[in-house]
Amino acid sequence: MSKGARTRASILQAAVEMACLQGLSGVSLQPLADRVGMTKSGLYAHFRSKEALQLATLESATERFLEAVVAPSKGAAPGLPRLEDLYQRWLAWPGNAELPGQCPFFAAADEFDDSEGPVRERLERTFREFRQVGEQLIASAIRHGHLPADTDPEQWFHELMALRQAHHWAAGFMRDAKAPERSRVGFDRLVGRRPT
Amino acid sequence: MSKGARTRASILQAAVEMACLQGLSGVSLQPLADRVGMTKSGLYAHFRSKEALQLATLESATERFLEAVVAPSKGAAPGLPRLEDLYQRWLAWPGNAELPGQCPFFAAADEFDDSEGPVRERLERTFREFRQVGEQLIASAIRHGHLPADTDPEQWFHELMALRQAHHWAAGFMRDAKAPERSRVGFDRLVGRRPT
DNA sequence: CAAAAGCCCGACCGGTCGTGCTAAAATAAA
DNA sequence: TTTATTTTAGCACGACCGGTCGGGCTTTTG
Repeated sequence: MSKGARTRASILQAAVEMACLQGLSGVSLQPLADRVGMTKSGLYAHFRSKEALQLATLESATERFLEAVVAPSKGAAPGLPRLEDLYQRWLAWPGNAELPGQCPFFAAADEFDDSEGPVRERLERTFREFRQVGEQLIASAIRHGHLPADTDPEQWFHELMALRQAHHWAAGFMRDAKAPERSRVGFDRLVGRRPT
Repeated sequence: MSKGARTRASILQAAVEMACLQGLSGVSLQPLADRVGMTKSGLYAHFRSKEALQLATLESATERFLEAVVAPSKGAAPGLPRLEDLYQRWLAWPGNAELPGQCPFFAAADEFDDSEGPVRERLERTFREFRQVGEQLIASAIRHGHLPADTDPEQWFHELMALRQAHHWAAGFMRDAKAPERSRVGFDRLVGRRPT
């Protein structure tokens, strides 16, 4: 790994951390440069524009998400167990990828919902690809008989997304200590388990 | 209504609109002044700081929310009908208050989840007060026998909030035309209605 | 109808933003 | 070791940010 590639990686590491803490728009050049110990112009040797940096940051965050959430869940048993495993890892993200703060994708979605351009498109693609992963797991759980046969995967995933977003809000903004409990009970309701 | 009060009202009108479109932090002084046809310093005759403006904007948005969502729902029959009425108006907000864009509270929650200070506290209070309203309606629906007796109002409201947030994301960022349908079906599942 | 009060403007401050340039230093290739 | 290339520092730009001040202007009041 050459010097340049190492520097680039350390820049992206810091950028993703900042995106988790302050949102994607909060990754401004001066603080980022300070954090990795260089100057703003040094960053421009690696990213020719702010937009290119944002795209690379999203890309890097997506890779880490796949590593920390999607990939490990393949170790669980097919069907509902794998789905629940994914959900648990998703809830614990980005903490379980050794990243601080909250999920950067949700924060970015709010910042870019009006704007147009490549960054928005990249982010939307990330969401759509993950939705596809989720819906396939749901379909698999149906085939295994773990969920009712008339379950609508799209609707089901929408409600799973709803629970994850409520967790983001409850744990992030409201600082509600009961957020994990709420998320767990919500999942149980979704799969039809009676409340305990 | 004096001149000053009219100007102040028109400023807040524009500020709330901008907050719906670009978030509370997106309400910067120059564009806001342009929008109401004044200069930045003119704004300072009414609000002595950016923070005071943000607080007043939040206050104004809260008033409009109470007028457009909470108050009219009291016309519906007590219990579940009233709860469902509130939910429907909540989904349609801020459109049914003649405001553009998306719910300003959700957007602001993402912007202020790290920060401290009066703005964050005011926003958190708004959420908590509305949660209380919601939980009381849920408790009323339980008493009317519209919901199971062992229903947990706090958990139930959390899941209602989850659906509303997913609607925010699906309709706002993902631009999914099926968002209203998803929200409706989600509510039906929450109240225990079989999918149609 | 005049005086007091409130309102609003234009100019301006220090600071930070993203974006460039040039030149020197560090690295890789010959 | 010399050459070629990449990587970084230093610096400056224009635009925008929130905020300030003094003086005109208009509305309200007595």
